[in-house]
Amino acid sequence: MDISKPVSGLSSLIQNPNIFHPGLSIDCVVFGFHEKTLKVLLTNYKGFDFWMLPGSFVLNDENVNNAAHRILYELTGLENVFLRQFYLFGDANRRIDRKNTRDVFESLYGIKLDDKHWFNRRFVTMGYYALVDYTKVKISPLSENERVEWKDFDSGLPEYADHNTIMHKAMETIRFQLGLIPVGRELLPEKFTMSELRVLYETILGKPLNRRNFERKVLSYDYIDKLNERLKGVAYKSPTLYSFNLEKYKQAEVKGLNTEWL
Amino acid sequence: MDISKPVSGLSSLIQNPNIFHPGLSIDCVVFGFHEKTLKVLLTNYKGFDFWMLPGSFVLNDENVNNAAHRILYELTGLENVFLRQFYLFGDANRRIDRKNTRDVFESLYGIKLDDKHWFNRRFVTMGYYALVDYTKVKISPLSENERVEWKDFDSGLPEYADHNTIMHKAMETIRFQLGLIPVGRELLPEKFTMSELRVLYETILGKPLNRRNFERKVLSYDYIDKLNERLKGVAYKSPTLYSFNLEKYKQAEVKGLNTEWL
DNA sequence: ACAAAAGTGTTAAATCTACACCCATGG
DNA sequence: CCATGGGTGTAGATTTAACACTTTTGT
Repeated sequence: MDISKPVSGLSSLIQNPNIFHPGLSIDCVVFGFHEKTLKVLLTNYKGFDFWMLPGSFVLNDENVNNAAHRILYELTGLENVFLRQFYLFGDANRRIDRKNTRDVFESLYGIKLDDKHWFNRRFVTMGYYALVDYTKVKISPLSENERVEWKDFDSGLPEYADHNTIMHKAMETIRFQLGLIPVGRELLPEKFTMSELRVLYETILGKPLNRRNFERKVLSYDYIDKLNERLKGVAYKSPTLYSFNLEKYKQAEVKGLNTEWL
Repeated sequence: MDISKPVSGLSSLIQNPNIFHPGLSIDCVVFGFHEKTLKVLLTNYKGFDFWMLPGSFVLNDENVNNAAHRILYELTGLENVFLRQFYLFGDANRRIDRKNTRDVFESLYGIKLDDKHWFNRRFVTMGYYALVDYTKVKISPLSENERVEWKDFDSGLPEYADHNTIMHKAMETIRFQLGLIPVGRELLPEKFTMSELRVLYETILGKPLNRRNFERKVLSYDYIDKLNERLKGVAYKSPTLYSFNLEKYKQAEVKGLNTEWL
């Protein structure tokens, strides 16, 4: 990636808004999985108590998908992240959260935002969801005035504009596409146990799955390797570790994964 | 719908471009099914030989999804069409097809389009696909300078900008989601035969399906009613007609349709 | 009577479901 | 030696897949 420093922070926007696409923004729902819970990366402004989805505007000469990757990279240090468009939020009256943004501008930058400011124009926003390996993320805020944190998905959370709606729509999409995306490969570390994989699916589906049958089914797809290695330090029988076999996964993907409807 | 007359034609754009969103357009891939073939609605300008996907710009005070419905309505007279976003085409250099558009403008409107014209700015386009009942469509062009026709999906077709890519991506999406969307209900007329339904699936999947097993599976979902009626005038045993039962379909939808992965 | 496609039954194989039971580990 | 999950087998029910045979219709 050809990015040296963040261009998405507020300061950059204030200085030269005209380098950005005039009516399109991006919001990312970054999912992680840690200690049996789904996490989401959220940001907020120092001194304020509302949380937001990490997002940004799109540069005039920037491909929209690249913009999303750029944000992800600036935010987590990760490249080649599993990142998908899921919905364009295009309400006629959708825009930056007026009240919150005005407060932040005044407080942090000493700038008064009147209603005709570039910032207050209509923006449609492209929603992206990302699946990342929690253990590999190195959080770094997009600007000196922001914080970034992992938050539990189940806790209400973002109160900025329509970000809560966006986040839940992302979740809905993932649940919907569960048979078609490599959730496990993207959200778990290289090596993982069958239980971890199963709990991940249980969490996303919101229902318990039969341990025995889950294992059988998942292994039948034949793109997961059983390793000659076990997890140590647990207070019971140490479980076998598994890992995704990319080669085999690609083959299965071509054959249609779970698309085998008829 | 609160629309009286088309606002998407070129003339409207030329007169007052500033009522539109400055960098977002919409392109629709409208699918129909007729005589065992998948059809797509395409438009072209009188006197020119390239075809395009029907599309439009989004009004400043218009929800993006509504804009898509508006186009569909203006084009086909249909409301409440099954219409879904499928991809945002966001290349940095994506815009109106310069050459073709310039020619059309000069020839039909006597206007010279220089490179700095509003029209030549960067536009990202939201791709929508629609599934419509071929027999219900009443084609009406968006402007007096356009023609609209049903074209076979398999024939190369649109040669305007990236419209061919868009069309094929739409198809890919439908194939991908085949187990999750009511293709049959949307693309077939009220009453249809089992063969029609099967051929539809075969067409989309591009492979033959076992007649007996297809019927059994489809009926097992239990949202299709067998009617006391047969198709007449065929040169062989007249087939039973079926129709979708919306009530039952909704129930099945809630239960998860084909999402029953684990 | 024939061709063409509809309508239906059957059987073997594959998969799903729901348990049950033993195993290994740290405390 | 116990509690806690891991690992594996199995029997019965259900679903799939592949055929085959019969029926109906217009020509």
